[in-house]
Amino acid sequence: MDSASDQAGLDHESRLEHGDHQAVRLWLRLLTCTNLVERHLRNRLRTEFDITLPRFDFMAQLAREPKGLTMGDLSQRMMVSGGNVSGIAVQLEGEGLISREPVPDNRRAFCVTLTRAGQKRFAEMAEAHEAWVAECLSNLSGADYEQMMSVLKHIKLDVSRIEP
Amino acid sequence: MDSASDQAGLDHESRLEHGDHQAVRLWLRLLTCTNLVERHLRNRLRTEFDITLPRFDFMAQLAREPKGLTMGDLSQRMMVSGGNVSGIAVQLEGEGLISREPVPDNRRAFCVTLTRAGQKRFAEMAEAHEAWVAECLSNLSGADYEQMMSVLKHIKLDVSRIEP
DNA sequence: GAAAAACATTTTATGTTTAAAATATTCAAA
DNA sequence: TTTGAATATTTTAAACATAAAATGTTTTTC
Repeated sequence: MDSASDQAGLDHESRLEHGDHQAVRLWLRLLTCTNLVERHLRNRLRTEFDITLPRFDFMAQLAREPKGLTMGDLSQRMMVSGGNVSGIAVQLEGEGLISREPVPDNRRAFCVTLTRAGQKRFAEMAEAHEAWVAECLSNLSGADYEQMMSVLKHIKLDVSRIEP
Repeated sequence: MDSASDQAGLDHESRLEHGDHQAVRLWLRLLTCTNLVERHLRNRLRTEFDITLPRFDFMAQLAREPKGLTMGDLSQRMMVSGGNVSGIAVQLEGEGLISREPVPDNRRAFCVTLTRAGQKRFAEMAEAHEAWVAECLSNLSGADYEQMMSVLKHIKLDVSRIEP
C-alpha cells in the first residue's frame, strides 16, 4: 500500500527523459504537498471554528498590524484581487470581527482593524492554527528546515524574475 | 491590571515552542511559493492555450492512463471534489476533448478517456507546460532536488497520518 | 482654477470550488 | 427477497476569485 501514490503508469512515459522531467516531478510533489496541508488546515478551521481560510488569512494580516491596514494593503498582502478583499470585509464587518474607519487625510481609503471581539476570536484560532501547522511540518531536522527555506526563497526569486 | 498579567502575556509568547514558529514560517513560504508558480502556469495556459489549469490537470491525468479513469479516480488524483470534476468533464466533453463511456460491469461508473483530438491537443500543451515548469524550478542543484523530494514526501506522510 | 490623470474602493458579471443533498446502482446479509 | 449499507456520480447552494466597469477622491498639469 506504500507505493500507492507512485504506482501511476511509469512504463508509458518513462522514455521521456528530459532534464525538465525532474522539474515537473518536483512541481507536482510540491503542489500535492501544499494542497494536502492547505486542505487539512481548511477543514480544521471549518470544523473547529466555523471559519474559512480566506477569512482567517484576512484576520491574520490585521493581527500582525495593530495599527490597521487599508483594503489595498490587504489585497496586496493576501495576493488576491481588490474585489475579493472587499467581499470578505463586508462579511467580517457584519460579524463584528473587524471595523472599517475612514482615514483622516484620505477620504478614499479605509483603515481596517480587528475589533476587540476580532482580536479575542483570532487569538484563540491562531494558537490552534499554529499547533496544526506544527503537526504537519515540524517533523523536520533543523537542517531540513533551513534548506527548504533557502530553496523556496530561491524558487520565489526565479519565478518573479520571469514575469514581474 | 498588575504587572503579573503583563508578564503572563509575554510568557505566553515565549512559552510557545520554537519549532511551532519555524513550522509556520516554513508553511507560509511554501504556500506563497506554490501559489506564485501556480499563478504563473495558470496565466500562461490561459494566454497561450486558452485553457484553465484544472482542465489541463484533468487531461494530464488521462494522458497518464490511456486505459481511462473513472470520475472518482480523477477526483482522487486531482484532489478536488467530485462535483468539481463533474463540471469540468461536462465542458471538456462538450469540446470533444474527452469521451465518457459506460463501464460494462458497473453501470454507476464512467470510463473517461482522451479523444484523439484531446490527445493531440494535450501533447502540444504538455511540452510547453514542461518548459514553463522547468523555467521556475530547474535552477536547483541535484542535491537540492533530491532533498526537496525527500522532505516533501516526508511531509506528505505526516499529513496523511493525521487524518486519512 | 479647470481638466486630466492617478488612486482606493466597490459593484457587476462570470466562473471556480467546496460541502452536502439527491439520484441511482451494487453488494451483503438476514 | 427485501432491507440496508456502500459506492459512483450529479445537482445545488454558498463562498471565493477574477477582470472590468463604476464611483468618488486626490493629485498633477496646463
